[in-house]
Amino acid sequence: RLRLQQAAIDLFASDGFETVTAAQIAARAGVTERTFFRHFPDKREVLFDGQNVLLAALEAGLAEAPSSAGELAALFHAFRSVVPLLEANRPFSQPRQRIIAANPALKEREAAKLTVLVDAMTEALKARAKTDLRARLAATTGIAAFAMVTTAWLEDGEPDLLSRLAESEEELRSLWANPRG
Amino acid sequence: RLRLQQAAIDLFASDGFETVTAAQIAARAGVTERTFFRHFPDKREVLFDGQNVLLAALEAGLAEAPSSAGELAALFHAFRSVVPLLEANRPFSQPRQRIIAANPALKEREAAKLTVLVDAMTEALKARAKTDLRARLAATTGIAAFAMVTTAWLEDGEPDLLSRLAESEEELRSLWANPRG
DNA sequence: GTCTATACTGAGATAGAC
DNA sequence: GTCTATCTCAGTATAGAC
Repeated sequence: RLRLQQAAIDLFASDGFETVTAAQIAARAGVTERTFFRHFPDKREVLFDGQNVLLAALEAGLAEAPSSAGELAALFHAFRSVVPLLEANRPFSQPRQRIIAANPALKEREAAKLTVLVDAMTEALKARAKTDLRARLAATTGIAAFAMVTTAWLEDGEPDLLSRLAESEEELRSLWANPRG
Repeated sequence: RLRLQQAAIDLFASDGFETVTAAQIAARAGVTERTFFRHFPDKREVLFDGQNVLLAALEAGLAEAPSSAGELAALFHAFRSVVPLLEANRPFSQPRQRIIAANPALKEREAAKLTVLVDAMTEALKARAKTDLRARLAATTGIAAFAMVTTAWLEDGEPDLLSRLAESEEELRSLWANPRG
């Protein structure tokens, strides 16, 4: 529930992830500890619910990319399609980012979520790619660039995510086309 | 300690990761539970000690790659240099692989360890690469290919890891050079 | 919603290496 | 004597079973 997520963000931001107990979060949200674990299978997951939404949005964005587009172009079409979602969540994502960066267990969960994204994009790209390896290669590099861009966008204050995405796509494409640099 | 690692592998393989307690592992190794946690900060880490050794070996292998080599060539030089290490650990790694594949928490830790590898290779490649983004791109794709190859090598029975690495390098290089496929 | 197992932490004590 | 490794004991919080 949203109240639980907001309560978790507030408490983690002020007191740190480890010291805050699930019971404290539940109390602040006006429910019992058991209810917390009914909504989220473990304490970390309360911070990563949005990643599941993002995954669904990326899959939808990828599906609507023109079939003529190559793997990278299709991926960046999907990335652009989720920009409004990311912008709407920015007030929520910025403190979340700081909390995650401060805790190894949370960084671990985030890495796992990224591999889930890569696996999903790999599956979706197999329809476009000639080989499965090629699909996975494109998904891996694309998601890596996407993660770098969105992380930087959350860290500094600049608002223009779309132009950053376009820059990274150009750079990535030129790198891919000119491996000797 | 080695006894703890071997005891953990044996117990996890027969009874599963979750059902086996840290106390059981410690008892089988002839020490107390508290000693287990002094050697390994958490129960999962007893299976991932080898990754730290691999990281050091990859860094050493990368450092001794000729300075004329490009990022990908240098990475694969490092990969080839750790083949003896991987082959020596294969009897240990194969049951380990099965245990990890069967447990989400362990897959999570493995994903985190892979990002540590990527970060380390990225840092080491910055000396060779023109831009930091390029270093990270090469490290991400190279480690992804390395992980795919070694995983497949552990799963089936075939012994020739070096030729598999060479194949993947060729395929990856051609993909990188021909982004339109 | 209640109860319980167990992962993990901290402090203090013992013993051996050097 | 100091340092390090180990054990004992007591405790908390997560997560799962009922």
